[in-house]
Order: sequence, then C-alpha cells, then structure tokens
Amino acid sequence: MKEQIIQRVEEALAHLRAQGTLPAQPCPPVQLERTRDKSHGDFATNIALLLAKPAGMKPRDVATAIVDALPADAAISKVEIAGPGFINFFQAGAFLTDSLSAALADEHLGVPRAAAPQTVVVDYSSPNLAKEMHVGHLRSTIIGDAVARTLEFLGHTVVRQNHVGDWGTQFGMLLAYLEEQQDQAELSAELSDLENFYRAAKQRFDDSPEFAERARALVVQLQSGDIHCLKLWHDFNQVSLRHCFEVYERLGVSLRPEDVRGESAYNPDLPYVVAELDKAGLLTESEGARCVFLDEFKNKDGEPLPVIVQKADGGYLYATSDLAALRYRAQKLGADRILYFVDQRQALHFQQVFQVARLAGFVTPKTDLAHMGFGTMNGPDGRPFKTRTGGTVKLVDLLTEAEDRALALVQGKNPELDAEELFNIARVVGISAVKYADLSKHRTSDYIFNFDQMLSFEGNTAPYLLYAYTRVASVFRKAGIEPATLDLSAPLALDAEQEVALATLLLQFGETLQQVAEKGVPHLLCAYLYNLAGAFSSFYEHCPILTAQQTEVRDSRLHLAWLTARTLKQGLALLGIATLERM
RNA sequence: GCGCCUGUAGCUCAAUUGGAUAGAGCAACGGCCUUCUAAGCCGUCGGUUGCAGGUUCGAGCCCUGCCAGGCGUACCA
Repeated sequence: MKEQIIQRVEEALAHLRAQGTLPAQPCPPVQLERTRDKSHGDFATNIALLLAKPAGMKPRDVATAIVDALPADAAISKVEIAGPGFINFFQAGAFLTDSLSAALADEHLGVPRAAAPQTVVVDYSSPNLAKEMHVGHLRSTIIGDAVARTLEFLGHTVVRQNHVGDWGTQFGMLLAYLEEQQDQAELSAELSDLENFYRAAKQRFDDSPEFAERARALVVQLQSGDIHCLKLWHDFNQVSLRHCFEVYERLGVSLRPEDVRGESAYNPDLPYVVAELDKAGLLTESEGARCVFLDEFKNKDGEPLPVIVQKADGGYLYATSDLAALRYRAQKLGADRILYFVDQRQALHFQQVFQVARLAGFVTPKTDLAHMGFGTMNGPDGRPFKTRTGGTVKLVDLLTEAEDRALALVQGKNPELDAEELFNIARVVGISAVKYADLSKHRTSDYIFNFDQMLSFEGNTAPYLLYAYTRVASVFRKAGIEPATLDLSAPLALDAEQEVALATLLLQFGETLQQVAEKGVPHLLCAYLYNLAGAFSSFYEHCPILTAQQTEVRDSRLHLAWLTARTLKQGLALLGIATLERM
C-alpha cells in the first residue's frame, strides 16, 4: 500500500515536472508515513513542504498541484491537504478487507519476502567459556536471536555465529586446576557449577606461585598444540558449552552447536591476518607491538591510536581474531551483511576493526558491517545488576527466580489447574517475562530490571500479550470451532471502529518486521504486538464475536480474531517467545 | 584531556530518524461483570523534553555553549 501511494505521487511529480510547474531538478525521495492521528487519514506525505522552496511556491499550492495531478487509484478513497501542506491519504475500505483476506489465506500472513535476499551473519551470545553465563549475556543472546529469526522470516539466509571465548590466558589457570583434581566425583561436582570452579582456580592461582607457574606453562603448551593440553582444554569447553546449551534450551534460543565458532577456530589464521596487513602496508611497529594506526582515532594525548594486532611478546589480541572472523565471514561464508550484537562499550573496538578490515580488503566495500550495540541491564538502584553481596548474577539463577515468581502468581490466579499445566504455564510466563522485558526496551539504552514489573499483567509485558492470545484461543475453544475449517473466502465486514483499528494494525505486521530487520531493534516488534493485543482487547470488549446477531458479522469477527491470534503467535515466535492456549 | 552515549510525567519506558496537539503502562482518582477468561475494558489527573542560544514553514530529535551522569581511550576481552 505504502509503495503504491509513493508510486502515484512520483507519477504526479513527474507530470508536474514535464509540465514545468515544478523545476526539473531531482527532488528528494517521497516519504510516506503512517499518521498518528486518524483524522489525518491513513498515510501522509510532506513532499509539498520539501518542494515549496525550490519551486518558489507556497507549500499548499504545491500540495494542490500534486493532488490535482494524482492518478486515480481504487485503493485510495480520499486525498486531503492539511496543515502547512501535508497531503493526507485515506485508504479505501475495500482495500483493507481485500488485504486482510489475502493475509488470512497466506501462510506467511501477507508479509512479503525480501526481493533481494541477503546472506546475513549474526554474531550473538558469544559467552566466555571460562565462566558460567551471567546476566550480562542475556541481552546479546535474546536480541540477536530475535533479529536472526526476523531476518529469516523475511527470506534472508541467516548464518548464526556464536563467537565464544574459548581461548586466552585464563584457560591456563583452569587447565592447571583441572589437572590437579584427581577425584573425579569431586571434579564433576565442581564443574557442574563453573562459577565456583573458576573462583577456586583463581584462588589457587593467587595463592600458589607454583600453580601460577604451571598455569602459564600450560598456556604455552596449549598454544603450541600439546596433545595432553588440548584434550584437557577440549573437555573443559565441552562441559562449559553444555552449560550454555542448557541455558539456550530454557530460554528458547535458536542457537545450535554447529553455530559455535569460537575464538580458537581462528587461531591458525592469525599469522596470515598479520601478514596480509603487512602486505597491504598497514602495519607499523611501535614499542615492540605490531599495530595499524588509523588517523581518525586518537589516544588520550591526541596522538594516533593504534589497533594492536600482535603484542610485543608475539601474542595476538582480540582485534586480531575479530579481523580473522571478519575475513572468514565475508570470504568463506559469503556475507552481504554482518551484525554484531555486542555490548555498546565495544563501539570503538568495532569501528577500528571494521575500518582495518576494509583497508585490508578482508571485506568488500559493499559488505554491510554493523555493530548492534546495546546498553546495560541495571538493578533497581540504576547501577549494573548485581547480587546483594555485589557478585555477578548467574543467568540460570535469574531464570529460576523468574519461574518461581511466575508460579506463585499463576497459582494465586488459577489454583484449579493441575500441577503439570501449572508448571508449564509458570515456566512460559516466567521466561517470556524476562525476555520480553528486555526486548521491549530500545536496544541502545540501559534499562532497569524489575521482576514485579515484567511479571505484571498490565502494561507492555509478556503476560499481557500471552493473555490476549489465550482469549482468542478461548473463543474458538468455547465455540468448538476448528480454525482450519473457517471459510477464509467469506467477505469481511468492518463496521465498528474497533474492527477497523484492529484490521489496520494487522496489516502493519510486515512493515514492522522490515524495520526490526533493518535496524536490529526488536522493541519495535514488541510495541507493535502490544498495540495489537490492546486493539484486540478493545475489539473483544466492544464487539461480541460468538453472540453476534448476524452470521456474516460473526464470521467476519472470527476471521479477525483468527488473524490476530496467528499474528500474535508468529510475532512472539520471532521474539523467541512461546504462546499458551490457556493460562 | 579527547571521543562516544544518555538526560522526556512522581516511577518504568516510547516517540515511524525533522512533522501536525510529545504518547503508553505503573502509581492516584472514577466508572463497567445474570452476556466469548474482569489476568480485561472505558475515562480523569499528570510535561517549560537538563539549561541557554541558533538553524526553518516546523526541533525531544540537527548545530553551538554550558550543567549532570555513564562508558571508552597501547599490548585483557
């Protein structure tokens, strides 16, 4: 619809240019927006305001000229000029009902697939395997997952990359400790809680010089490919990854083992990366380290800031492995676009790495590289989320608390449910509340984590959306109607304002997903679903479905309800959130 | 020091990237259940968008200068 109106306006502009009413120079692209206020129609463009000055005309005169030159279109019922010179478009009722029927009959809910599908590499989650996943990993994991799912739904090829931290000096310490533990039973018990294991290893490292020495030796052995070391390292990582996948499983995150490609995978590439930088003439030696200096970045003394790719002792850094990863993703994975869902604090790092990768030719000039940074999750005091004693909060503990709180709430509201269903509902409500609370905030801003708020049934929360979905499910259950048996070709009748509002919103699913995919901001999808659920609740209160007088009205409303349910379910699925038939 | 980000209702968050009267939820107050789940709906109240200038038809958004906070800034990731 949007494209169609833009097309018509372009035609009018071309006509006016040919006529000499408007100057022949190219004009800015026509922007068409959904209006916030229904009295301004369904769509509005400000093009007349933009063209007034170059044309030497009053904005409203330009608008009038455009409207007069506008070709007829059955989808547009009315065009008005308003305010300083906005052109408002009202869509025809028939267009609305036709589009709805098309969406109803479409598995894909009327959402068009990308005309030019891309291969998009999405780098997300990427925990450090030396420790257990903590709350700091939540945002990357679920935001990245939601965007990956959305891109896939829109027809792109998504390659997930879980760039886990499985390499580095802290592994020497862990392996030394692993090696020391003779008692297998005790070992597996300790490994079941990686956080304790890490702490214990760190303790040994700090207390015993011999242990520290052994740890450092193991790092060297590991890097030189010692078999014994590699086995210890591999075993440790397997245990740690198992922890990660338990969390992914609970969270409903779509990452699979084959998506894991950790830092160590790029180890063999690192010397070549440095060699290629050298060949490209980008390398400078400074204070013993090999660096790339970029003019646009300065350090604290106003001197050029280096991107260090090889330390004075010969070791490599995370910039090096990120460069290797970029090269691999662009060249081996054939990425058109690479998205990094990594903490906002690494913004400078990514700017540098992207710049170096371009200069070195690791990626093509048109490879779209984007750091999708995000803010921090804070506690009630506005400071980074910590336990009462100041420690980091393990992700599993957070999820367990969410489920426990959800269980208490659901039990209170609906005590007659049997235990199995009760637990299932509590699980879905608890997990989705945590995920949704995060996803519904703008990616780049910090936010305050609050259990009571996210588990509330009021406002922009997961429980509210889940409840809206169960209301639709309940209608069909009550009526004994199997949605699959609905005659989707039956005509729709939209009379009540709540019906029109709901229908209009239902048709905006695709454009919402488009924006989520472009900007990597799932909160727009959340806002959309919240509006949709609200529009449905309003419709539900004001427009009786099953008890409607005429069968045409009843059928029409059932269709609206059915498309609402499917859209809610699909939208939540793209956020990685399951739905419930009852709660 | 330099760079990046943030500052919106008492609280938690939005605002279609420069559009029309800055919107939701919570909290407060008031209505609506013999009728599809009231875990809901409808309404009232609440604002000098940190401050001061500027740009233009039009600024929460862009520019300049302040104020307050956060983060980053050479061998950790």
